[in-house]
Amino acid sequence: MAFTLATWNINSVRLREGLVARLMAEEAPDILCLQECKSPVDKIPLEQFQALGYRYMVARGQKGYNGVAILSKLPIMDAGDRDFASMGHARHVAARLENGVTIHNCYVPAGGDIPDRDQNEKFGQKLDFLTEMRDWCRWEKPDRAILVGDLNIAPREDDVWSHKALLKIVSHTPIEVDHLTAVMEAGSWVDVTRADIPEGPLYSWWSYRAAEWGAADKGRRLDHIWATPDIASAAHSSRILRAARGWQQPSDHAPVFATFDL
DNA sequence: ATGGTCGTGCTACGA
Repeated sequence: MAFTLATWNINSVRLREGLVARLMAEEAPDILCLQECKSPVDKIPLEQFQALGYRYMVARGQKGYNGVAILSKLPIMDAGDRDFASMGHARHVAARLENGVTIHNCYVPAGGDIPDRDQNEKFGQKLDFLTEMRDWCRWEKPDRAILVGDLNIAPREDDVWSHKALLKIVSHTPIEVDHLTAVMEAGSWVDVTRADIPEGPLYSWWSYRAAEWGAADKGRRLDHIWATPDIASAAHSSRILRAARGWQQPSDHAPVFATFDL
């Protein structure tokens, strides 16, 4: 059984219903994981997605903020959620495929502007969220699992447009990278995108504030696809649909894809 | 060049 999976921070699924439908029609991933839906679950426009073949949805939502959804052409079962850092935010949901593979869809807090937990409570919450993800991986010992989402950290030097310029910018500070690495090690997660495409820039996010996002290309790789070692070698054909960042009224994130032959 | 742009839902806040 082979399936293609995509992850995309959509920044309002209701405003960008048409862009989700375009991705479904043109790229047709079997499973599409969305973050920042910014919608209660019952107001996600599911009927249009179902008309495009996405019959199954597992989601968590809240009004105005956060929200994660897994839309699928293949049957999926709800496999629960976690409230890392106990903020009451809809930032994680899991679904299980009929072959036993579990998909975790995550939206890690952005963390505010100042990379210091004493001056910025949001930065502390981001680190705490990652620490609780790490502890959960330690106890859960995931297998046959995929973890995707907007992890809001660009871990490697070549995951940002300038390592030096961003060392003190939230999303690329060493303490964040250390916390993300601890999650990876606790779950033995493999960075599928980097296993597939080892070198060079693979940005998935460009700020709305920067003019000429494409020409300047001051991007970051914030969106990730990980898998446990037992299934990671089945992954291939990783790519980022950069063109979606240039669609009309776009999200500031581009979708990331991988295909698994299982 | 320490600005800049979005979305939500009410004029502030989070990203």
